[in-house]
Amino acid sequence: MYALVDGNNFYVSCERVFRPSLNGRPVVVLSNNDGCAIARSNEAKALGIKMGAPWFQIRHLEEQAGLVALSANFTLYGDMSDRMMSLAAGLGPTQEVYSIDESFIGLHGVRGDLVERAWKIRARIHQWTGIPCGIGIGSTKTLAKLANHVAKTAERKPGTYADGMASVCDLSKLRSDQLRAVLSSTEVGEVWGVGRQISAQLTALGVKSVQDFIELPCEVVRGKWGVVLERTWRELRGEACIEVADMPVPKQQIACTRSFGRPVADLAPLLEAISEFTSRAAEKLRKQRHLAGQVLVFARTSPFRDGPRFSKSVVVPLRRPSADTSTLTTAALAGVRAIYQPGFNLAKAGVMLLDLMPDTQMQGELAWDDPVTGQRDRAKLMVAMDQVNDRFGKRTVLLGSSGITLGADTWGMKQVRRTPRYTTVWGEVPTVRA
DNA sequence: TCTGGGGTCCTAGGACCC
DNA sequence: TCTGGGGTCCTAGGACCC
Repeated sequence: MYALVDGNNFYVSCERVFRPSLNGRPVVVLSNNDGCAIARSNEAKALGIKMGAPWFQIRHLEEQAGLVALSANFTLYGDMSDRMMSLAAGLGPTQEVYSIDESFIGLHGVRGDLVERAWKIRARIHQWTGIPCGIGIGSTKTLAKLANHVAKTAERKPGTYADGMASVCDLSKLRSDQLRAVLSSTEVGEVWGVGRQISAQLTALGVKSVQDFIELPCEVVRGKWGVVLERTWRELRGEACIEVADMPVPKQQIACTRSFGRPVADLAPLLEAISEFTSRAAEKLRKQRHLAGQVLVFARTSPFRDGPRFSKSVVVPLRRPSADTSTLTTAALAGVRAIYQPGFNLAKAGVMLLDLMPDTQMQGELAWDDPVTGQRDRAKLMVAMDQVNDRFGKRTVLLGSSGITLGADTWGMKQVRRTPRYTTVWGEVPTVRA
């Protein structure tokens, strides 16, 4: 048996914890550069605002409907997420943190009434963090995910499903006719693993509901869409195919990419941006205790704008795997110089670290010009740099090539509506007035 | 006239997730 | 004027091996 615990409208809920005046109002949280809506309160959803809606297309709702838009405050959301996850972990013996606002809980061996237990955990998360969440329970991960969807829909649109499924929903508790009713009134596109393409293809075949889908013959699913969808199909029928990944799996690639606050045409700001992105990526790499074998750099113009198009990337292999910021940056900057062409308004660029391997597997090498002691000193330098930056804040120590202004007047991010980092920066901790 | 069988590795592209 | 960022897995096809 599995559970999925999922924060409701997570980013918006995080903001509301510290600004209760936002309760009951339509609120959206915007992506980087205040580009588009990436989280919406129920009231914002009710206004018809779609996930990913560009801000300039919905900003008239600010005046017309009292919509509040906030810049993304990922520092806050990450910290709130940690708190929520550690409480959700109390639901069962294993936990897989699946995304910033969701975790799967393995319930094997848990005794007593699961639904009651889930309600308690939900209440505790709400009381201790202020985040409302939905909990879905099912005999497979896919069914738990579906149960979670039912729990949230039942809460938001009463009357969609039979009573008693709002907020906490255990599909395994239903009689077969009740389950059939739920699956028949849920669109197949809501299923975890069925995206836009497959959902359109299924609908074209007359397969609209989850119930329709699980009634398809296995060979048809396998033949037309492959093993991935077959797994989903089996899971929906109660056959567990996907386990809870209790241990976090190391990443196979690490990326840091950004859209620019304004178009970038010159090489200098581009170099600065890439240097900064590489530093960020290298920090993640060291946190994972891995080395990278290759660095990929890309830059491109906006796909939404007219004018000359540009999109290029290059993979720069390293002479030996490294997690050293300056080694990785040197490679990345060489890559940028190789692909850069003047005359384009670049909208976005990024760095990806590829060919990752544990730093314990580093192969020794004869290197007359680069003695092993030098390597060790560099590693110590990186440890020291990470410790200083952890303690005193990002970019306390940085590479000169990243620049000291964060590209404020060139490539830097636009974020005019960001709330304070209430829980992680002393100077921004909220003050309580009597 | 006739042209094997079985592998591996890599890459690009497409689908999905939040 | 203005459209996010970070990942995963699978498949097909080509190069190459014996």
